[in-house]
Amino acid sequence: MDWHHGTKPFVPRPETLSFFYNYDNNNSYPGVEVKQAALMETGERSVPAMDRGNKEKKKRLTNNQIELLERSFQEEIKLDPERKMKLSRELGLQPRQIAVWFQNRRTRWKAKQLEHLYDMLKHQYDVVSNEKQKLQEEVIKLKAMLSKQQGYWTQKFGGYTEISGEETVESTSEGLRGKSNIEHVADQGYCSFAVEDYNTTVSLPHCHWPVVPY
DNA sequence: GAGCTAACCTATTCAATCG
DNA sequence: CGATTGAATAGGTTAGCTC
Repeated sequence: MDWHHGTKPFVPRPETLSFFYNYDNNNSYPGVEVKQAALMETGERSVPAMDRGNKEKKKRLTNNQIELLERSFQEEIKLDPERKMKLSRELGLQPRQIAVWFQNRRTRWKAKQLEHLYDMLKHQYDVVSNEKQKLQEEVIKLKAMLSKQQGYWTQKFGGYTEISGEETVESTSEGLRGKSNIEHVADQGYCSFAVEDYNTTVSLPHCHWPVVPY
């Protein structure tokens, strides 16, 4: 999935930002309530501190921290470096923790959006499905009426009738045009949707219904 | 165009918390 | 105590920059 589509293009800062991704073992953020899962450089590769001898415990963020992060997330779903540093200072968390929180939050947000989208589409499907069911029942009724009428004309004029089935249906149920179109559309139409922007709430899927000639 | 880098993603792990 | 939640990690992708 292309999450960059429709969003502002990513513009990296000219200076290195690698420090965002490396925890400070010297604890340059005093008062930090969450233990840092420091990446400790070994001979081969970075190994998370928690996987090593000095069992760092994961700690949850405080309510205040989450509240501020949440407010910031509501303002803007993506995190620019300046905001990351500002939040880092305000909350006493490592910039990396801010980035991780935003990443996880976006994941949760996306899951929720998909859930809502599923509910909406299911609802729409149910509506169209019911409509189709009603129309099918009406078609059966009309067909019964038609054969009854045809029987009458056959009896009266001896086997020939000018009234075609189509004409009878058309003239018998004026309001049906629209409805039968719905049935038609239900078979041939399609909907498309796109999560265009992180900051836009997902609207109803945009439906491209085929134009049905009258 | 290749290589580097930073930011982002999904999938996963695992400690903390809940029922 | 098993299920759920969420902080953190791993590894992959994308896009801008430099040479």
